[in-house]
Amino acid sequence: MPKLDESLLTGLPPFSLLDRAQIREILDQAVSRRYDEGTAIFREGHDADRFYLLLDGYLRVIRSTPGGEQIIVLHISPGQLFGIAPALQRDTYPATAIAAAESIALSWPVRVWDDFITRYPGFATESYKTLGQRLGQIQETLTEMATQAVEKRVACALLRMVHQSGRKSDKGIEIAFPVTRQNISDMTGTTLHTVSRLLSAWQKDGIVESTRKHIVVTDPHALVVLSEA
Amino acid sequence: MPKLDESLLTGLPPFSLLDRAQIREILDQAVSRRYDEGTAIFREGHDADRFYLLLDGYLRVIRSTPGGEQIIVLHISPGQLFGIAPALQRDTYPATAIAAAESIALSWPVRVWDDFITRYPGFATESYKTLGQRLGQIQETLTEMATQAVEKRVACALLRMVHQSGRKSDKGIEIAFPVTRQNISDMTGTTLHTVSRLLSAWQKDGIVESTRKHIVVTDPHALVVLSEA
DNA sequence: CGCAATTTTGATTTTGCTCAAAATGAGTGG
DNA sequence: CCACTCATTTTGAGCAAAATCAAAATTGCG
Repeated sequence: MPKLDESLLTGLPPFSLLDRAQIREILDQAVSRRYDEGTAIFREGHDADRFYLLLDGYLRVIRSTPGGEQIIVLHISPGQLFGIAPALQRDTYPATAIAAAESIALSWPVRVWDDFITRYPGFATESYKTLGQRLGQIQETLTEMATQAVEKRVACALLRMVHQSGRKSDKGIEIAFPVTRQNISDMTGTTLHTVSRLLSAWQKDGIVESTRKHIVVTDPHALVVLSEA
Repeated sequence: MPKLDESLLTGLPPFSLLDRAQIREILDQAVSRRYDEGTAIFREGHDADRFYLLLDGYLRVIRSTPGGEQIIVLHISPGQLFGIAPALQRDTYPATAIAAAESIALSWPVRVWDDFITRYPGFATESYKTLGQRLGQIQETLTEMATQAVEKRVACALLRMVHQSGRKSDKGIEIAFPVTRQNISDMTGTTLHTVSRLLSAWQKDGIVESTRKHIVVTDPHALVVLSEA
């Protein structure tokens, strides 16, 4: 394997306080791997033997029920740590991570976690900050799921994806990874049918434009209004 | 204020590895306070200036929506740390804590958190373990909310309370703190009407017995069956 | 081109909410 | 001790949102 370039980590929050030599040390212990769209990086309940950093692509973090249904708990964007079970003293992963688009991630064996925490200033702080943000996000989603009607939930889900991965296109803001109606229904606890109907209606109103697995929000403000109505 | 007795903390997970002198140190920095039923210990969005340990009673952790609705995210039992925003590098509390029954809690200023983490072996580990368990619980609730029908969600909510605080009585297992129909609907994202109807039906079937603010599960197994149906 | 995955749409059914009102119980103050 | 008030609980009726059932249409890919 070729040596990984130090610029990969420079400036990323968990490593921003470190010097070149420290980043070198960290990279030398890392394994880099590519994941095709749809591939699992790790699965719920499995042995948490590594922790990860997403370099490129997008992930879905999902949980499944005994009944075979699944829900998407959150998405991971480039630069974020994930699978950090060791930070919480867990020995199995609490959810499954799936590549939503072709992705590249670094990973380290959990046994170096404590080392990272003690040796590298800022690493612990940033990791726990990430965790705190994620806990907050999940609580937010839970509250939304418990109190809001389907239409608002779907609007919120779209807005979350836009905020996390939106990039300008000529028509509006497009979501940077493939998303199906089924995916959106897994994020919002509804059915693909209902999502399809909502998107069709919004398209007619000029709020979104979508082709298969690809969504552009043409009127974000209108969507915000819907999400708060 | 009288000195707090060392036996209060002895054996509790976050402090189980510590000797008498260390526990003394910790207690000498603590403030103990009683909270009447219904009182807020801290509120969502407020300055996270202290962290807490529940000595006695039960708490509800709630989040409110702009629309005035609220949901109960989880319950806290005696012996648990709570309000540990500093562990996640947050400077405001992400939720509100309300005494579900008369309660007593110790608290410390956040500035001693880092001290506790570095000076007292096992404290960090246990705190993060608590956090991990809580994250898992919330994910569980989210999944349930997104995929299960109201009847199952209410059955699960009852079972969770039974597991966390159940104590044997002559009739069955009783939930150790006051709970209203409204409370249960806030845990499950439904209405008090629906909860009332469910409890009435279950009472007729001999599964529960309830008076105002007080619930006894007389046939826990039947409830488990309902929660998995 | 044919296939499989995704999306759309219509019809029907069901769940659980809203609206409405009454019953019950617990605590308070006279 | 009793009357009164307020919170909690129960129950009924009607309705609406969204699920389910059922096809068909579309699209991208091999």
